[in-house]
Amino acid sequence: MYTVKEAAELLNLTDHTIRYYTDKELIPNLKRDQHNNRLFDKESLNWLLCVKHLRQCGMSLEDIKTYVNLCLKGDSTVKQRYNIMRKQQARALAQLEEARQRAAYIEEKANHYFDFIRGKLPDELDSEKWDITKGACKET
Amino acid sequence: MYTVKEAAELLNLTDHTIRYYTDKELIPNLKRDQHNNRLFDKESLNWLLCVKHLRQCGMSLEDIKTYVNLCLKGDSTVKQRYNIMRKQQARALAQLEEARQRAAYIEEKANHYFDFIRGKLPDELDSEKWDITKGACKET
DNA sequence: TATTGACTTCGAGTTACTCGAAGGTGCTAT
DNA sequence: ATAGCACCTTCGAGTAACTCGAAGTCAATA
Repeated sequence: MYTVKEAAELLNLTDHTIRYYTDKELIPNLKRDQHNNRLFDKESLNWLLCVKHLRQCGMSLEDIKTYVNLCLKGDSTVKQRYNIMRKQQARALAQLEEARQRAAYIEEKANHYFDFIRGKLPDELDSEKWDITKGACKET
Repeated sequence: MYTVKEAAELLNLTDHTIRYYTDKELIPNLKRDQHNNRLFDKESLNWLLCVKHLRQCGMSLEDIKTYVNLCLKGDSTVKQRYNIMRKQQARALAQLEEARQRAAYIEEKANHYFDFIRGKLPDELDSEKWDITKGACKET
């Protein structure tokens, strides 16, 4: 059993965010202790993880709630849930690709700055992709 | 030279968002035609791409503006820019890893639903990671 | 006993969009 | 030429998802 704070650390969310999620009833069967403090068991943590992943796919909390409710309705909704997940999978894969490009872009920039600091002149560097910062470095 | 809409398509942003960015002066040297319509040349597109990537790293627009201003200040700020980029690179790499995990998580869920629909019984499935939806499938 | 610290609820504030109204401009079709 | 259409513009209001802080409860420790 975990407190809000522990759950937050475990899942790398803020405690505010977790409370926000529970208040929106995104975590079914949330337990409380005798002082009304939220308690997260393994199942609750799994729900949190699920919400986190779906949220990061870009799903709205409203749509996530719909999904959670489908889950609670039982086996009759598996097909709907399947469709939702396949859609989110597509988004997740697109995001993965974007994340790759982003990391590559930023690495290149950082490396460029590094080279520049090490004394390479701008014209020794591959110019094409750099014309942003040509403008930038030269105070256009 | 591209219009707002074309730039939006090219970069997969909404035109609203692009106007928002330009209004916040995140795109230096933005050109206008004789009717005051925004025009994006290659450099503007590069700035947009840069803003987009940094934004997706989780940088606030305010911090991005600071970075852009550093760029405009010229070579004396390269070290600061380098530090910023290395920080963002770390975030980008963390995000990449998260994106991987997310994609894997969601794929597994989708596949599980698929198996279920194809007639596999719940108890034939690997149980451990699935206890969320055990609760879910069984209308707990 | 007093302080510390983690929890609670609640409500206001913030960021980054997101949307739509109201209006201008230019192109084409009747 | 004039009507319609598809763009663009600015501006201001609305929204989602946090994000923060105040005020209060409770239990354990010094």
